[in-house]
Amino acid sequence: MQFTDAQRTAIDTHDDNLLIVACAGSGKTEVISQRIARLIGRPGVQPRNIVAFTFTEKAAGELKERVHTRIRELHGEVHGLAEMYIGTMHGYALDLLHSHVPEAFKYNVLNDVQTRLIIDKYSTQSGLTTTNAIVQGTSKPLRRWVNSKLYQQVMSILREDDVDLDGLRSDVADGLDKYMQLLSDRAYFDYTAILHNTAVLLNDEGDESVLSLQRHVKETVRYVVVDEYQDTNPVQEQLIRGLTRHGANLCVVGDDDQTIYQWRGSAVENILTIENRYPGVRRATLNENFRSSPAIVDLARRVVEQIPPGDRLSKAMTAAGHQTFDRGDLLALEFPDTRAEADWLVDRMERLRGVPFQDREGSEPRGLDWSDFAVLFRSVKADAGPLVEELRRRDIPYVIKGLTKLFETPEVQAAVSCFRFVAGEADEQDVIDAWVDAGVGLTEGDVRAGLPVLTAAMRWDASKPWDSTTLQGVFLDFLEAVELREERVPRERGELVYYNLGRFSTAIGDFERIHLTSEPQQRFDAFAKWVEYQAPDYYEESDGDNGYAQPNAVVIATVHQAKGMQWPAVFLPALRKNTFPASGRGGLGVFHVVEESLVPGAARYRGTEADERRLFYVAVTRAQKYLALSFAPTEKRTGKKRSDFFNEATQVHTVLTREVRPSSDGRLTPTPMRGIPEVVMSFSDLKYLFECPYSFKLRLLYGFDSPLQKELGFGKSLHDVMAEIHKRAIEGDIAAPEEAEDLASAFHDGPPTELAGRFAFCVC
DNA sequence: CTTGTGGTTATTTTT
DNA sequence: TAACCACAAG
Repeated sequence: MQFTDAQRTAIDTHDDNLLIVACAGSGKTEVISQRIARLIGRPGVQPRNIVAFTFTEKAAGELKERVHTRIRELHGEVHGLAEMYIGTMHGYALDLLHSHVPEAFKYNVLNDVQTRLIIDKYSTQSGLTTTNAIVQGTSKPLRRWVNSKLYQQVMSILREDDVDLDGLRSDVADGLDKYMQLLSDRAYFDYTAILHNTAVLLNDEGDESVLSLQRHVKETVRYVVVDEYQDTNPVQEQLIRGLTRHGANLCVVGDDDQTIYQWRGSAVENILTIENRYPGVRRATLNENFRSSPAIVDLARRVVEQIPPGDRLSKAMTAAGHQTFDRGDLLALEFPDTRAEADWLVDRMERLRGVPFQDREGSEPRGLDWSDFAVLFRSVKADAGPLVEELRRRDIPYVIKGLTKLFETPEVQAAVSCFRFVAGEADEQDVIDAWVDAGVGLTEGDVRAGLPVLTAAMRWDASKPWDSTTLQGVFLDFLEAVELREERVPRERGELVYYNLGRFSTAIGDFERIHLTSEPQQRFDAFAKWVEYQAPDYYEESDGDNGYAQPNAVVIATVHQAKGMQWPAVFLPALRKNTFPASGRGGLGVFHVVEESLVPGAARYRGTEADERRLFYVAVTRAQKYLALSFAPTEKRTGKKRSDFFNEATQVHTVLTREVRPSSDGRLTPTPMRGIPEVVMSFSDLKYLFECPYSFKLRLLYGFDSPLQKELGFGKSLHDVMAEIHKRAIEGDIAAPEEAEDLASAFHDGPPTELAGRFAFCVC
């Protein structure tokens, strides 16, 4: 493989700290992989000495795959490869806590939804209702259910950002204390706590567990690699600092121009100032873009060069790939209305279909097909409507995420009706109608067969333990009793219906994990309310690309979702003022709770003009050859004007304002590019797959959750017993078999289960 | 060019 | 419910 000088420098710099500035399409993943593979070849370097971070599990899977391939090419089989960490910071931090802080073993991790449920369930203890928002000088307390999302954001910012905590109003400071206390009392980590606790332990002086953790880091971590460094926020930076403070080498990779998650707290400053904060940082700038044609590279450069130079790292992206520019590739068009715009988009796709395209230098040209076209929106929810309608009308395949709402689908409505029935808010006929109308292949007779399951749930046996009747169990028993089958669902909707019901099952699980401690009657009532008022906001989209299928279909996505991807032809419609760049939003915000002056660089949470520009830059650089920008006014008063970005583009001479139709000579048969889908599976995923392929499908592809008794009743006791034994073992106190019974009962409400006792005995 | 008023609209998403 | 846009008036 041929490398540019900059790539070589990046790959071969091992002893100095390193900043790799990687322009769009510059072969970043390859460079990181090559560098890691070479580190492995250095004398004395073991796989476990290397820690590499990515932001998503998906990115981690891709990087891991590539790194392993390169290592095999360079060194053949290498021992202990599994000990090299390539994954998210959250995953790494959680591992550290689990292996060095005995207490942490019994902690459960809350997802976003569960965190909000906790905040609402314990609205006073969490500090939600004792915290005030200051609106136009008057102070009012935050409200249960209404403001929990806002409160959660505040709690995250306070722990993830460099907030001046001493300057906080007393109600906010108390809120933070209460919230952290609540989490530790109930043995929960929210996502922030995982990072925050780890960062604190890595950087502080302290007790035995701190020392053990720091010793481990000092002895094993020698090379730290951080991908997408421009998207790190202050705690993540603290964590990186903690891992490298004992002399480990740091390599960060990123592109300040592609910072698009600032509303999550990512701070461009991290990458802009890294050379001042770490010693002897060498810089390698990968300017060569191998992805796009010269005209696209030039347009992208113009877009991003409008950002003041002080806010950017200097770089000059150049086109180095094999894509050529032909007049008419770049367009900026106006339409009288959004329907005409959608109509043209689809016309253009039909015209481009079959046009010869070369994926790589020297490869055989193929005809473009549907999956080579991507339409990127600032907001799919707001603007993709007309296009979807048009594609559907012409029967063209497309994939889209985030358009239809999960709780508005008929099958989920039907599922909801079951729980409204149990809570006494609906009658038998409502349930029957809901399921029959949902069109999932059930007759009135089928649904009637399921009703006994629901009536049994209403008359729950008070002598039984509270966790013997679960929402999840009722739901799955009901589906069983009505004999719903994927293949019985008409019009090939089976997969989608199951996917949606699976998402609903996930929602039940989220709710029940938090509310299992409530009496069933109460739990059912609360669930019915939650499903009606809260849940629809939590679980927005329904039909999504679940990552396992790669159909030949037009991609409709937000610019955010498109990061890291590329297509031969990209369309950027709806370039209106107030849409892209987006205008700010009203309502109560975090800065009504936390005074803005306490948060350095607070503006980034709001989103600035420069942030929108970077987002537009990301959008433009997704295109390999064809790029069409378009504008059409909407009915709304704020949707009449053109976006500044659109206007700027029309000034560029390579961008035509009238379409040049692609020549119809030399067309090829449309052939989609064949890709190998990246499937990232954990060990437990594989276990399910081997045990029962269909249960694997239900669980992993559709998200069906298992009833909870095992996990939270008996299973949890076992888990806690093990945690205790593990903790004692670390302290040098090996538990004796006689203690088994005591251990088992100590962690189980009520009498010790025979099995738990026997299990504890075995372990001891 | 600044200020006042009324009408309108509320992104993006990962762990 | 709060804030911002567009337009009109000063």
